[in-house]
Amino acid sequence: MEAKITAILRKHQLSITEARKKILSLFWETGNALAHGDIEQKSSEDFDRVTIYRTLQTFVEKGIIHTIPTSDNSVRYALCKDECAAGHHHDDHVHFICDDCGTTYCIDEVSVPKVKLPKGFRAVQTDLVISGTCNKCEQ
Amino acid sequence: MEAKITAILRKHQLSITEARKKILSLFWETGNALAHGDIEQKSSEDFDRVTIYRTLQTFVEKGIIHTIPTSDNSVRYALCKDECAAGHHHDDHVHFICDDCGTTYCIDEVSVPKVKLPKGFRAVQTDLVISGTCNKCEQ
DNA sequence: TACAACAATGCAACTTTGTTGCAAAATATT
DNA sequence: AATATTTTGCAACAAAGTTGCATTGTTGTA
Ligand SMILES: [Mn+2]
Ligand SMILES: [Mn+2]
Ligand SMILES: [Zn+2]
Ligand SMILES: [Zn+2]
Repeated sequence: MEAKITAILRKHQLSITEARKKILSLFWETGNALAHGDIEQKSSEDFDRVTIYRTLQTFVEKGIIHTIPTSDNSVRYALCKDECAAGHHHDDHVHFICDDCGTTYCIDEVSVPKVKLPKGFRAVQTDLVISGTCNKCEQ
Repeated sequence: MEAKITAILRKHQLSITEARKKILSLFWETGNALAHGDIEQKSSEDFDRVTIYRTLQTFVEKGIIHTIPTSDNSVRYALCKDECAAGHHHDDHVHFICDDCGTTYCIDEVSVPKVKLPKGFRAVQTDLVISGTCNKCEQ
């Protein structure tokens, strides 16, 4: 586990620090996406708020995590696939946000469909975000 | 114009006030989506910030405007189609955010494709947000 | 039109969220 | 181990969002 974490950091040419290891391991443990606030709750005793902001920003830039847009002013972050690198993300999967429990899932098995845009519009990134009830909250 | 605005408010059983008329007309004039900040800039001399927050919230609840998720912690709002009502939105079109000029478009002519989710996941709302270069910024 | 009932607004005070500069500490490099 | 580089914490700040309440504006009715 620890080895895996440090390997990822090293691969992206980041120095290995306590904050980065802890935040990265949080993503591995939960499996799902995390908002800044989630991370702050789970590590506020260990790190300053500012460090979390900077770490998330660094991880996004390096292609370790990707962002998930939301309609409630709280961007979520989730681990990228191996192929992602600095400046080149390849996370073309659907995201699901549960209205009940708030959990945000990367639905890796469903990829975002290509859509044809009107003349003159050039797409760089496409996000498909679905909200509703997740498989745990559906009884 | 003024007549159209008041008609919309009346239709949704909202009392007709200066703030609501002004904010609603801003959406009609620009045609594109607006963030809270945009509205504040264009009307801060007329209204208090709090009024803008409350007005946008009311408009969303009544089905006059809909939200557009973003990855930069600034939700955008745009006019709904006529069929939208309180609690029931029918805005199944694609949204486009220009990385150059920041303009957010409702691409009405392109509708969001249906996607099949894993067992147990029930979709209530689907948002397809594309970012890139818009037809005005593409030279 | 005038009045009463109701709803919306402004203001103040506050909380939460995000940003920046800089010195201290940690990490990497030699 | 010594030095160079990077990261972190802290403080101070700015921006964004929330809440309660008195005042003002709107609506329906007499
Ligand atoms: Mn994802
Ligand atoms: Mn729209
Ligand atoms: Zn759930
Ligand atoms: Zn543009």
